[in-house]
Amino acid sequence: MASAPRKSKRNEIVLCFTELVAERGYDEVSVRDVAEALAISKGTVLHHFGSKEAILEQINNDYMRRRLAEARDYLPALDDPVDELQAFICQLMLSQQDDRAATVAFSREIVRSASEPLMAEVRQLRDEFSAVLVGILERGVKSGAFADVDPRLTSLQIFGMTNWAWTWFKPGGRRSAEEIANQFSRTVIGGLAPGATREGAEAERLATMVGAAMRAHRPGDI
Amino acid sequence: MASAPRKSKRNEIVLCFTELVAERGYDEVSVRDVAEALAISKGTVLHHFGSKEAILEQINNDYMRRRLAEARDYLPALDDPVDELQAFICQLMLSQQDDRAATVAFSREIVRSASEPLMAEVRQLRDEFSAVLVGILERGVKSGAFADVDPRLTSLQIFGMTNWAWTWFKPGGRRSAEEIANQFSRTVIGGLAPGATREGAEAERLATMVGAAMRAHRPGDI
DNA sequence: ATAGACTAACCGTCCGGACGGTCAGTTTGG
DNA sequence: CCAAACTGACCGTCCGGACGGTTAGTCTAT
Repeated sequence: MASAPRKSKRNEIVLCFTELVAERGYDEVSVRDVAEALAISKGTVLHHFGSKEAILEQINNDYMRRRLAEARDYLPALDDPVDELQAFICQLMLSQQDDRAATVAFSREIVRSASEPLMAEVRQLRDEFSAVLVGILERGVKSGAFADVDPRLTSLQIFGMTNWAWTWFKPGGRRSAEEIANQFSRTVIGGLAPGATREGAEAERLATMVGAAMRAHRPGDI
Repeated sequence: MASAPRKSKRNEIVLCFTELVAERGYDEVSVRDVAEALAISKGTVLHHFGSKEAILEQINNDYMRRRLAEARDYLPALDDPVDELQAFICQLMLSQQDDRAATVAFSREIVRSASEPLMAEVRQLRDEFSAVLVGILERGVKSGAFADVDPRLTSLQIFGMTNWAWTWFKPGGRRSAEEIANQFSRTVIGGLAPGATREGAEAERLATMVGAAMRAHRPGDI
């Protein structure tokens, strides 16, 4: 046959591995599985990448590069931090829908990219992408569009609510990614609006109550 | 010696396995690792639990039972949905700090409890706990304390921002869990306050821009 | 009181199987 | 003709689990 390989074999391997990792997780996918799914030999897969981990590295690098490229496409056309934030949240949710496999694979194996020495480039890209959101928040705080919150902590809050979506979001379900993004944006943007904060004393009282409840049910007590 | 075994061996196994799974993940921890850490034999571990998966099930069940017991402790003393919500967010963050190992183990292996047939009880407990938050939000919406949002979707937003914290929160770091909970609460409660929503047309314009940027960087294009 | 019966905890060994990775050799395309 | 692509057999390792045997403690019948 040898008919036109529309994509390079290397790329086919990445795409296939991405889907399998998204389904089952890195540890539950063997190099053999990838080879069988593509009807090639295990040796071929290891020929293109030196190791199993190198394929995951490629997945993560590709994923972060796409997100960064997208952000650099749409952000320059915006100037209002509020618009920028809404677009950013929209991007995060759309990737859950339109780049599903890579998003799930990246999210569920995020701890591997956070520690493995081989994954230094991914960490660098993650830092850059994270800095985009922090930058939006910083400018919003400075301009007075947002309340005086900690931009770094708020960015973790926003990444959290969207990244966690890999555990429950189903593309093609009742709600589209765009609808979810709009609901999330509404809450976040409303919450960042300058305005009254609740009293600290009330927060402390509640925290004390919750802390007491937790001390009553320690792990290990059975 | 044979001096008083303060905790049953079964419980020791659960606690040890919890810590190892929190550190490395379920697949990267072997029954042998647990046995060696406790200086007992592998056979003993398998004698107490029938299988490796059964230990994870115990971890997950214990974890969810603690969270439910806590919520049922502190909630009856509150009546304002805003207070309840703040306390709930505080509980979620405090568990990241004070029940760290179990929280991390539970979060990082959540997909396993979501699908495995053996984990039906965990799913049941999860649904109950989730219903607690949805209930708070529903009552808040009904009473007018919160804007007319979808309680289910909002609960996923809140669980997301706190559950994701397992990937970045470090107990003993610059910020305590309570401080983080307060910041998160401020944003969420402010965002749920009844008030003006942004125009839908603006949201649609932004989504279109982001969508275009995403289409320009498809996965597989390299 | 105590011999014998019974039980639960525990140990050490073994096994089939799957894993990631290596390599010598073959095929193929330019 | 040669480099790159590819193959399939193979290695050493480790895993979850099964199993038979040992010990220590408790119960029971006389």
